[in-house]
Amino acid sequence: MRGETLGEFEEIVLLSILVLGDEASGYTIKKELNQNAGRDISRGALHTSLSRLEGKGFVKSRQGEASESRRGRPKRHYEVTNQGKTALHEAKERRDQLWNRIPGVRLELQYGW
Amino acid sequence: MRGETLGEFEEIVLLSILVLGDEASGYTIKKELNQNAGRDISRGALHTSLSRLEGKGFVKSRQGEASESRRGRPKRHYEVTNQGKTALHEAKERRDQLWNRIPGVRLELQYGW
DNA sequence: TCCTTTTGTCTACAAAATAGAACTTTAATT
DNA sequence: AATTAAAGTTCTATTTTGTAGACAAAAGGA
Repeated sequence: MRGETLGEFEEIVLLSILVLGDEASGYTIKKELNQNAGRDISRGALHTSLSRLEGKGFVKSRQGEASESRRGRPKRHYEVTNQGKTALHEAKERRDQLWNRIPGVRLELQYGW
Repeated sequence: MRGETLGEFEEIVLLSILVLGDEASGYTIKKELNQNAGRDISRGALHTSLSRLEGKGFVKSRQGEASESRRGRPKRHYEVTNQGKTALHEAKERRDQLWNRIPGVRLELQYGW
């Protein structure tokens, strides 16, 4: 493949991280995907995707501070890089262009398909 | 995977077919992808994707009439099914929802990233 | 009938999506 | 100190998607 392109799942992971802002960690991303993107994937699956995104430079992560007075390993925080944001915009742009060029799209939407 | 989801490439193939309307055949789809979606794939790659889409019920095809008094194998015409259109809408809808929930998205777009 | 053009099919492999078990860390509890 | 809970990561393995390139087929023209 090209390795430049954002996969379908990678894209919604990126969007979810942006939605979450500072709150983005493995746990919250998974929850977000589940609740608002209708996607129930395993932790393993999510981390595989996250690693790939990090490898592509679309995401960066840092170890969160320990002890917010709760148990467990400190959260790792994820953030979308500018490169990632650009990739998102491009993907969106390309598709929106196509949508706009579909003949009679408004009409069809109006009456439902 | 789930087999319900549209792949990244599959999605723009579907959109391209809709843009082309009656004109959608292997050749024109490939040209469309190249010119308006910045994607230069081989014929084989395109047809693989088309077959999969057909298998999922998102596309149907029919053999074009022979003899438009031109050489070569007759074109095959492609069409997006209602199921395909629905899948496209859902994919778009999901992403648009996410975009709308990104905090400060308008501001950031305004100033560029 | 053989060549050329145009387009579709087959084979094969790479990348992305995904699950699930095993393992690590850290901190609160007992 | 030992146990347990809460995150989180890693590894192995499989299915789906993305992609190229060689090959086969159909039709008109030489």
